[in-house]
Amino acid sequence: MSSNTTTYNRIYEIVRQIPQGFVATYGQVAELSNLAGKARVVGYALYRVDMQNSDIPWQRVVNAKGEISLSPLRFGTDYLQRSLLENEGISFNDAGKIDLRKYLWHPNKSQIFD
DNA sequence: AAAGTGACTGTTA
DNA sequence: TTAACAGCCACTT
Repeated sequence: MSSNTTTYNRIYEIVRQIPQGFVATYGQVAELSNLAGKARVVGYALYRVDMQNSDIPWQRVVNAKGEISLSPLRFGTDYLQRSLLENEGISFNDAGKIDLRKYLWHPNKSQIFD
């Protein structure tokens, strides 16, 4: 257990609150987790998630351009992410992008539970 | 213990 | 529209 476990738990609590059919950006999750400007840390936190067995809707976090962030280190979970989102009713354009104006989560900060 | 790396992002050109 | 770049920080070597 590292001293940053609570930091990651804070991130996971935010991600859990993204509603089905919507997405949030890494930067947005960072901000809501009191980690403004530290979007990369959110990437690390999600990288650590067990994609098979977790109750965290990790697929609902995309980058600021509305794209899925691809990496060979993800061993295919990046492509899995797209199909999971499509199953939630989110569509991708020809460039592989999500329309954030349509699907971005707009939480009421006073309702965020952490 | 210093240096490299990455599921990031806003600015700049 | 894109791409390079500089901050960013936890983690690994």
